[in-house]
Amino acid sequence: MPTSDADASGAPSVPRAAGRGRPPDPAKHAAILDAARRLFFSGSIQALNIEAVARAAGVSKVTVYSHFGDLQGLIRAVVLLQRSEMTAALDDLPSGQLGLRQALIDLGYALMGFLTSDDYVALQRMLATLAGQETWLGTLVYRDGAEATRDRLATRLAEASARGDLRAHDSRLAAEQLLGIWQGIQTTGLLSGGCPRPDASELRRRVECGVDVLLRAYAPEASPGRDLR
Amino acid sequence: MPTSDADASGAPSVPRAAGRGRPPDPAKHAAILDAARRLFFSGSIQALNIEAVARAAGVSKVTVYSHFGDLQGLIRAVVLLQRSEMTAALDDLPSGQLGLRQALIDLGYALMGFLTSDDYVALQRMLATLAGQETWLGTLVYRDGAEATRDRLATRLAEASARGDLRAHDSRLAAEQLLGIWQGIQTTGLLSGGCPRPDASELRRRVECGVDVLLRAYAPEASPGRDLR
DNA sequence: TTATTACTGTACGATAGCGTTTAGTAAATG
DNA sequence: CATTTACTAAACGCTATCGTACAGTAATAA
Repeated sequence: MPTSDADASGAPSVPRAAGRGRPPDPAKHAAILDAARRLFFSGSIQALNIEAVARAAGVSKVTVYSHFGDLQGLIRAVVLLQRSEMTAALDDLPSGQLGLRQALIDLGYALMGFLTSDDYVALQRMLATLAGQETWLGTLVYRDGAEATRDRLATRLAEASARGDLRAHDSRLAAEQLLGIWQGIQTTGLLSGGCPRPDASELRRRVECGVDVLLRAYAPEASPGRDLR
Repeated sequence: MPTSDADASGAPSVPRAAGRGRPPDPAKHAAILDAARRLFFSGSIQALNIEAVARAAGVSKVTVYSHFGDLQGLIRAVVLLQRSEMTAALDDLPSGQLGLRQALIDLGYALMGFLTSDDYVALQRMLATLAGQETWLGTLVYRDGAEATRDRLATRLAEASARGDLRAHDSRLAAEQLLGIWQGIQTTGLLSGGCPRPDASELRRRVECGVDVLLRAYAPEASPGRDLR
């Protein structure tokens, strides 16, 4: 389902011989990336070493080097792959227009499901580990992850404001506040391993109550919205 | 200024000879911890190796081992030290009672200053890196970091509700929502190195607007609070 | 077929870091 | 004083991992 991203597949990483000899096997490339990702997920970045990756991918060590050049290159590729799937997931977020409240709830529920997924947590951990060297990776993921999501949400809030369903002067701020309300201290806890994954009912409560708070705070008139139980 | 914590100074780590021979030098112990922390801060956990620590602390390698037994032990000690300073900082949060709004703003400002500090970010990165092995460290920090802060904030919100200044049925939820509002996607960005430190005015805006959102959402009557600009 | 490139398997050199040992010095107690 | 413990400096063995080299096999284009 990820709209295959040129960056992630690694256009410059692939040997790219154009015409002459034996063509490089894209299956190997994918197998290496998958193995690398799995290895990283089950353990820290420590587990992500070339030999283990080659073994897990059923591929020679030399092939790994010829595809990704370097351990850094492999790590980069893994992060970029995760990023591409991440943005794909964010693009697939629901956008039904059956009432502002329900639309926000649907979106929040899908988003929180994603933010609390093992994949996302793993990516964040990876970035936290890599921050310091490879800064640009963090910037990249942040830009078209968190910021893009905020801005997309802001757009919807602005539309709602234009329709009169809401009175949010600064829609970007409001969007970020909603994102924060949904997350609370949950993502922090997940990242540090301090708390377990929330179950579906917990997520739903978080999302619905969050939407209600925002709607009430930015209600256009003397709050016509339902009472906050 | 941190109320020196027995856990962090490492009661079981120190050789503790009681009476007989040459007493262990607490200055060395502190120097090692400080060096380890500095090393970790300027770089990843990769930079935190015994030899570098010993060199930076002006101490023999063997001394490091005799104090902390192990690299794991040293890392643990660094995390626990950070944690003790962290909780100390959280304990020192303002608690003035000059009106709910101002009290919350003061608290939020202090808290956000802390959450966006290099120290806190470094600790979070460390935990994210360590999550997987050493789970209990993350749990520990999360418990008396984020959770404790949320619960303390919840208590104040509950008091305000009892006074009639607020109508928050679930004060813990409300507290977590406020924490989330304040943070937004800021801490995520800092952790992954995706965005720069916010300046004071940005922080203030974040905090004040956040408080206003919460107060308006949980206003007791037809919002007597000032308008949300 | 031949040239060219991809891939395998194994082996190698180099480095880095851990944790230990040894021999000796420093500081405290009895 | 003797004893005991803390500390230093240097060296050592060990393991893990990186990245490369080599010799051979597989696949494809000219």
